[in-house]
Amino acid sequence: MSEIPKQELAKAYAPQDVEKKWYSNWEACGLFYANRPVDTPQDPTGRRALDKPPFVVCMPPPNVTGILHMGHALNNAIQDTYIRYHRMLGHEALWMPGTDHAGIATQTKVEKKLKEEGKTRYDLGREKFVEEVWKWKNEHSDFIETQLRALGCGPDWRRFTFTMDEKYEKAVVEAFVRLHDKGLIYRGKRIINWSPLAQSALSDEEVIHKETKGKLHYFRYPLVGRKSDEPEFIIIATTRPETMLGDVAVAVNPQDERYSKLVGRKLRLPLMNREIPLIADEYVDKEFGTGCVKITPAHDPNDFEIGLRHNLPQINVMDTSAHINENGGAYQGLDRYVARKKILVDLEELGLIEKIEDYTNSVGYSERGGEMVEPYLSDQWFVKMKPLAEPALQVVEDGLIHFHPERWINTYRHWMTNIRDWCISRQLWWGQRIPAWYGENGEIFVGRDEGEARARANSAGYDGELKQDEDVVDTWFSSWLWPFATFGWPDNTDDLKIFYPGNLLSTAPDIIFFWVARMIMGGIEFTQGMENPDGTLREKMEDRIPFTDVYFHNIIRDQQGRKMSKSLGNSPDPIDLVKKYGTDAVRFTLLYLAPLGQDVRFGEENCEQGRNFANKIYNATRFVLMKRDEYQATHPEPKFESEDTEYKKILISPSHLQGEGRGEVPSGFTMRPASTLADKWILSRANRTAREVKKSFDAYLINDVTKLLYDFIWKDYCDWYLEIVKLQPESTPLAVEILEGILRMIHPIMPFVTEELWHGLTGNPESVLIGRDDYITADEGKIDDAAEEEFEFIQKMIEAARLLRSNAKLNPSKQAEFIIRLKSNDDMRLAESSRNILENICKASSLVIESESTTELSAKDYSSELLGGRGQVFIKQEAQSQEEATKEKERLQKELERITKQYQSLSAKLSDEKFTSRAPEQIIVKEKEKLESFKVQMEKLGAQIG
RNA sequence: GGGCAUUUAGCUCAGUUGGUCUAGAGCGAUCGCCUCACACGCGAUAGGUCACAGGUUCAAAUCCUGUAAUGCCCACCA
Repeated sequence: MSEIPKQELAKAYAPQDVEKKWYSNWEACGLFYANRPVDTPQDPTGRRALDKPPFVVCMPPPNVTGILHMGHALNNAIQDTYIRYHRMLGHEALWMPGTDHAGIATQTKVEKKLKEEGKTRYDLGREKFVEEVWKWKNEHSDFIETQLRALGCGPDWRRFTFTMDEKYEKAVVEAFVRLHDKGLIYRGKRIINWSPLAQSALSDEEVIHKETKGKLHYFRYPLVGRKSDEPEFIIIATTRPETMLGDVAVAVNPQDERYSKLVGRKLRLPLMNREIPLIADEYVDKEFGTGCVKITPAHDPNDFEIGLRHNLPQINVMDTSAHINENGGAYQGLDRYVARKKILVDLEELGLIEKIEDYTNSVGYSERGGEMVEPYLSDQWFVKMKPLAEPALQVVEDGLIHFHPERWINTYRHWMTNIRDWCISRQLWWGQRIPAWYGENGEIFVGRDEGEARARANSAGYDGELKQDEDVVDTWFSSWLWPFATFGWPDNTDDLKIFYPGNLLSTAPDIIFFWVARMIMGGIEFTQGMENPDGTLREKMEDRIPFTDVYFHNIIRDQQGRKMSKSLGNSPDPIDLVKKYGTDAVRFTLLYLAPLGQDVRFGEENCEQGRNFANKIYNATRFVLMKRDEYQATHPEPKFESEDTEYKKILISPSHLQGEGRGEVPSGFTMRPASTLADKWILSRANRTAREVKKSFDAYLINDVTKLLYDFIWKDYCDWYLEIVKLQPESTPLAVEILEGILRMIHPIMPFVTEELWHGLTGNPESVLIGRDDYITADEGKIDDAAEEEFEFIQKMIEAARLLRSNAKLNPSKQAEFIIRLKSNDDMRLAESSRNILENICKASSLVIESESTTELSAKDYSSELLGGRGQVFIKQEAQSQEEATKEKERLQKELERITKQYQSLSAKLSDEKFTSRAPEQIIVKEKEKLESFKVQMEKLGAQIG
């Protein structure tokens, strides 16, 4: 595009075509590519890549077969904004994209599909099944990418990584072997969380505890060899009756006198007719239930511990699908809940049920499948977490990694100091297979491949058959390698040298344990000894951490405050919103609504604000282009007072960036010398905004950024400055320049509309991109408090005049006579200097600016509005009806009451000796001024009311 | 049971280290305008004892304590 044909510009911004055009252009220009300096010594704008520090964001890889929801839209908008922002700051910005194979989630989906065909994964066998999953994955994986593009996201697509890629799998195996060789991975028989649905172990983090209504059952276990003075039964309480089949003891507290004499005796386990001992263990709470606990080591983690202490057998009574197994006697083959019912019936018949009470307790459910998790005894692989957690906590405590908001450090610290070993084996087929091989007698050999395992076996003196572990690793065991495995770890690649450690990780706080904490541990552990860019080896923590800043964004809820979820169907598809409102609108809205770490209630209509804002910017540009044409028509060879060559380039020579070294281009709002007060004011506001925006960006307060820009662009620039430009054509060049800066400032947030308009404004060819331009840096010298204050007083006069017009029910086009009376000569001079603006914006047929000391104006002829204590604006009234006059009087009366009240409380404060003696001087002076101003206002109002 | 948050206009939320806070914005409501960039707009108006109770201070929406409500996270009480 050479130039937007202004006349044909539609009245409203239509995003669709613009988005399509620019996204493909960005890709064609390689905008998203992050390169090593050696590969491209210069970037397309001529900047020396060698000088550019990297800025790296690793995208939390979405589930490969998933669909992006609003949370993803927000998260990716945040990341894309920061990537674009840093690219404009002159960084080599690298956004690492990819998807996660999501073991359980994906496998479950494919199994569900098979089920519809009446098949199970076992019908296919492992190899065929995994093939099916790959097929499914390939059919669905484009979807995420399409969605990200629709959101305007620009990661470096060349680097797209899938966690099951070959190179990535190599990293997973390497990590496993290294940790194992270091003694940090072990295999053990433990009680783990078993998901009967997935037929797999789960980590503690994958279990969600929910308060669940259930029953507490009291059973009678007969005492064997009972003497006459002894009770017939010991009564135990349980919430899970079916586990009694695996009971191996009953425990009481050693201090409990009720039972102390009986400890060591035998009880008869009903239904199973097994004798089990009564033991004493500190764990038992005397107060709870009957003070007697049945012990089932194979089905409860506490019982497991007790079992170890007392050397009890472990009887597993369930199979992997939570059906009773051969150890369950007559109940074999029954589902756990069916067995529960039957056991209750049978015990009832035997008269062994004491009572059943309603009971609510915390029960674990599978995060994915939603079914009740079964504590289950099995052989699994674990990672020893304590040694990994300690340094990972330290780097956060030491401030090498910053959390935003900071308070998440509490949660992090709590988890890291109470960390438990991580169960990483999953009985799934979809995932990276555990690199362990078993000998015929259960010997274990871990190796990077079968060859290495064989070699290790041989050197251990074993040369029999080797069989690889059937299990795969937890998906998160691959995810925690993401920040470096994507760069080719364990190899010492150039990418890894240059782009690690990264900078920003943005995520919802719900995966702080799953992912964030483990990435920090993984980074510290696995990049030790890798090469730094300067060839030294990574030993210092700051060279090993995966990122420096973690941004915990808010969770998006629906308008009832519920978490958005697929099952509730309350999450709008971000793509639908994009289609309806435009990408920029959705991005802006999400960021505008996203207070750091605070949940946000989101309704689709919120996007209207973003759409309207995009439209506002679009129309402001349309207007400025029009004004520029007008200006150029009357100034064919504009001569500017200073050496503002840059401005000329914008105005006259459209492609001002072509062939220029970037260093010469000033990036603040500095080029135009301001002539009028309004010019000084807008320059000051623009630079102040630029300063605050940068501050907020860098502090990861992104919704502050959006608010600053929204207010500045809409209120200051459009509502005020452009209105003034209509009256001061000589300000047109500055208006153009400010607008150009505005587009650059908001570009990271609203990339499409700004790119389109920037090209219209500058006439740059399509290959010259705003996203490669410099970000606006504030020129502090242009921040002018005095000018801002003066202009604000002009605004106040205008607002007062508007109010008077509105009260007088004047048609906006109708002119009126105004008198402005001011107390100080300075203010009079100020008003006089802005006479043109005042007259025109107020639509004054005449405007008198005079001193207050002039004779009173009759309230009959004029109504007025106060300017604080600095003066008064009068409007000449048409003949007022009685009704109007009364209304006006009421309004003034109300105002008088309000000010009187404030006057009274303030004067009480000022006459209070405690205040005057202790408050700092400047506050007292200020308050006295305020009081004086109230007094003046009261007098004026009194006079007006009559 | 422990921890972390939240409670400000009808709704959704801002309000940095206590004093320009005489508490703001967007939406909604009301009134007036198709003013030659924008009706996805312009101008104006109404609406708040800043959850409650104490305390610190010359001064509290802001700091402290307690209470209540709501949300989230963690925790093996059968």
